[in-house]
Amino acid sequence: MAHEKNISKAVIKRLPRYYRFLGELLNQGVTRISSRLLSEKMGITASQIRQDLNCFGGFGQQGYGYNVNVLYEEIASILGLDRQVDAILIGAGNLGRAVANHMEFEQRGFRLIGIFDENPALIGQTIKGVLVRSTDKIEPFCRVYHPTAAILCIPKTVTKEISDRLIDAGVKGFWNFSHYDLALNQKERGIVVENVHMSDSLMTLSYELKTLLSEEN
Amino acid sequence: MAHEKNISKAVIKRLPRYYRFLGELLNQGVTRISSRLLSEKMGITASQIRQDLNCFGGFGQQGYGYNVNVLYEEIASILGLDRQVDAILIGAGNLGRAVANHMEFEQRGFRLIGIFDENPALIGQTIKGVLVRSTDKIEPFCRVYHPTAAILCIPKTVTKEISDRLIDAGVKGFWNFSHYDLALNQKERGIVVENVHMSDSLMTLSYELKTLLSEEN
DNA sequence: TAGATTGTTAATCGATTAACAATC
DNA sequence: TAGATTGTTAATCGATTAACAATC
Repeated sequence: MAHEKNISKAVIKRLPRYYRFLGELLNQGVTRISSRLLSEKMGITASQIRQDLNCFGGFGQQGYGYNVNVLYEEIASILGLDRQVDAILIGAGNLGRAVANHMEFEQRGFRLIGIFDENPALIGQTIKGVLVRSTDKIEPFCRVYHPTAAILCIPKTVTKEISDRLIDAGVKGFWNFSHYDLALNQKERGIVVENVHMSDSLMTLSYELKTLLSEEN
Repeated sequence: MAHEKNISKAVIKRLPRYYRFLGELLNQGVTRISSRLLSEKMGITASQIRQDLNCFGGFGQQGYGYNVNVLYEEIASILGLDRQVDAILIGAGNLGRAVANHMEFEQRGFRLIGIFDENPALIGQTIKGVLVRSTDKIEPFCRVYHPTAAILCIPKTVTKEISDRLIDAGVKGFWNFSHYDLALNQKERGIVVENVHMSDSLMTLSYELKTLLSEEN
């Protein structure tokens, strides 16, 4: 809403973090906050916060600061958390089950409407109130329910094949936990992908520990 | 090794990704690669690849390209994947079990030596060959085995308390999956933290889908 | 040697920080 | 009004890209 200048990629990447911190403040009953105070909490400069928040409309007030609730709602709206998009989960192994149970989809702009797996032992079970179906049933399911997004918790060997099938079935967005890098050039096909590489983060920790431990000598 | 100029933060953040792509090439039996070819595979410019790889020593050869295996080993060494650091997992719920089973710690610079949970139903069980102990046993365990890193798959309400106990017990690095932002200022205490906010990535996908779908009109 | 491809410098671009006038 | 704090411009910093000489 409001004026919406150009929101840079760097700002977009920070929005979820702002959203989390503002939510935390709301929980604590804080109704207004200055850029300086928020900067202390988040560990970024007040200058950057003002620059960032000003990208999408003048929600601050000189001499007062920002209204936490207004800002929170505005960021939710920019991120699209104020609507829900239908999503299906492919792969109900350890990781898939953890994601299904752990993630608050409804508060993140999604609704989990189907789960699919190859393992006969899982098919017919229910996870978070959602029936686990055979992967054979992906296409007929999509013809009826038209999910917009898919969460991939499957081995990298089958990611290419499954994602191609899903794209054919009309899926537009992927949250990909498999180790296969779903190609970025999907963008040209009108597909968006968020690859989650948990092991990248573990390797970064390894690097940081290495650096830390060698500094200590 | 070699000359090691200053490796910038931006480069460090890309190293795990380089490492994954080079590993993939090795699997395919590729022994040499040019910056141009790698740039096509990874979706970044050849210029950036040369700039990046040159930060840590002249591993390329004019007219030839890069030796995939040499580069792979070099990045592993920079990230510290060529040694193993002892780690414990706190929280053996859905997410903890998924992380324990799913993650190849040994190939990422870590060795999982202990798992802790509060749930009596889990204590005494074994996950990936590692015994689940009561969280009461964290301190005595640490006195004997001195783990360097801890993986936190626990509710955000207990993260502060547990992490303080672990720091007192000598833990230096955290891989934190709880929704609590382990403070960055830990760095001053000689502690490193990698926070994994899976929901941030889901919110980013929500934003990208919103943008994509609104463009289509 | 000729062709390929790096290493490296210089130019560009974008993001962060500093500063302060505007204004609540 | 005086004090606080934003909005916004200008300055700085760092990262990316382009270009080409060096060299395998």
